[in-house]
Amino acid sequence: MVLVKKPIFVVEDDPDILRLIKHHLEAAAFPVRTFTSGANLLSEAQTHQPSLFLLDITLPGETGIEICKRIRAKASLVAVPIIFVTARSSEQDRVSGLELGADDYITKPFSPRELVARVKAVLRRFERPLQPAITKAGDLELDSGAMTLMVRGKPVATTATEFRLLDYFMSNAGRVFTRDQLLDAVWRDTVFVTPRSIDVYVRRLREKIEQDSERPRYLKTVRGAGYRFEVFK
Amino acid sequence: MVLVKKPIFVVEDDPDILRLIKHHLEAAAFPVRTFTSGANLLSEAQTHQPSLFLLDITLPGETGIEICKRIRAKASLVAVPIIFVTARSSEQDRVSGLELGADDYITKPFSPRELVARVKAVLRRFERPLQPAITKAGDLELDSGAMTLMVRGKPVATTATEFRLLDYFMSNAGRVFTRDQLLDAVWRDTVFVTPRSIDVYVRRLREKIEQDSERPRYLKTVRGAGYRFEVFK
DNA sequence: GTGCGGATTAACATTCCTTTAACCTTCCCT
DNA sequence: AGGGAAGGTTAAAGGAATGTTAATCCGCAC
Repeated sequence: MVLVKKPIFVVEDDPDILRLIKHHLEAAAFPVRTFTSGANLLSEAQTHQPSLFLLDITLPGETGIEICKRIRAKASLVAVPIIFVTARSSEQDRVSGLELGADDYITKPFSPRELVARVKAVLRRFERPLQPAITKAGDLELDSGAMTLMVRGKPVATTATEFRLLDYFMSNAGRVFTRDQLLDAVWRDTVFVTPRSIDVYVRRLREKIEQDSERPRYLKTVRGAGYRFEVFK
Repeated sequence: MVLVKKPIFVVEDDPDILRLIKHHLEAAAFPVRTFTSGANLLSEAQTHQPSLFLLDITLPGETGIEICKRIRAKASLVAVPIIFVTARSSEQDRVSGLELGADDYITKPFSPRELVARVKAVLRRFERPLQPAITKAGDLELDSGAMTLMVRGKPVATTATEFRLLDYFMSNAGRVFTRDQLLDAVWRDTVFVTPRSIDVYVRRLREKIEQDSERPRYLKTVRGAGYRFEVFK
């Protein structure tokens, strides 16, 4: 099952900033298509369904806000999230941008980390309903719409973070993840969290999903690497 | 005997702050090389490939931004991440710094915790994530995403180091490696390890992958040179 | 304010790798 | 065949990685 990731469309007139944004998004494994104006943006968007628009507000000629209006007018693009990039935290821009249906905004200057974090956050919000609501593995059943977990037919309460972590493990069953990778994928701001926090969450999850948490059958430790969620037979 | 961990290059004119940064990074087990200007930074960087640059923006003479430009102009250093250290609230610095391709910035005054956290976060982003790939050779099957080994259809448990070593051998089948080459390639930013440790690992791998570990068909000894992984027919 | 639940960290316990060293075997050279 | 060098084997110590528990911090509801 090969999944071609839908690209992020970036519109920005400054070639240096454009290159910078492209570089950091690609480093975070997002495909990127760049534009210096809104000229042939819409027609491109028909062929390569974008996952997200990143629009500079202050463009020469057609502004980002005007582009946004055109995007929202297209039925096929109405559901695609939009993030505005604004020169400074001018309250005016922010208001008009958000009123127009932008989903987030980033003020320049921004760190690459912030850029990627916001992009991930917006995509996460929008991709939820597209994913199958129920993930099953062995005798576990995860309903990401209802945020409920069933273990051997019985409902088990989880906290939000426990749920996101288990969801990530189950959606990527069989793969080993390092603690740092898990922090990047599941936590919001990874910077100030010790990787060892993962251990504590793994322990709590084991107590909830394993029959014998001393001998886990789902959540395996891979010493020297991290953890792996495994479906046994 | 083995490669040393790549150092962090720190450029900062204030000797007190420089000492402070050095101290905290070293406490977090990072090797550090300090500079009070960009003078012989580049030539040093040729000899001791740095893992990361930490540049003060406001330096007397050549500024951090100018140093950054010179670093980015060097082909061998273009992929090395850069973190800027800026005085508080100097918005202008942040703009030009990030446009130039810095990967993060820290504003003074910063906590040691924040310093180390950001350094780790940037390094983590630049580490090559382990790509899920399956390597087959003879009746061996190595899944680097799941970190699992199958020998003649049966799963065989390995430690992390055993796995990395076998992975390296299988990815470079047919080539002879000296013990020192293997230590450089497979061992992590290690201290000083006797090449004879390799012998022990080769023995353990033979017990796991060979049908008759006395008469290895995969992991051949090349007397006077080292070892070679060979695929027999 | 007070109490509650979740997130995070710190401290301590435990497991099991890693590395070394000692000794044994094989190979090669003269 | 003898001797030295290189590789094989084994077990033990020491340490690094993980497990576990509890305390603390923080935001939120009452």
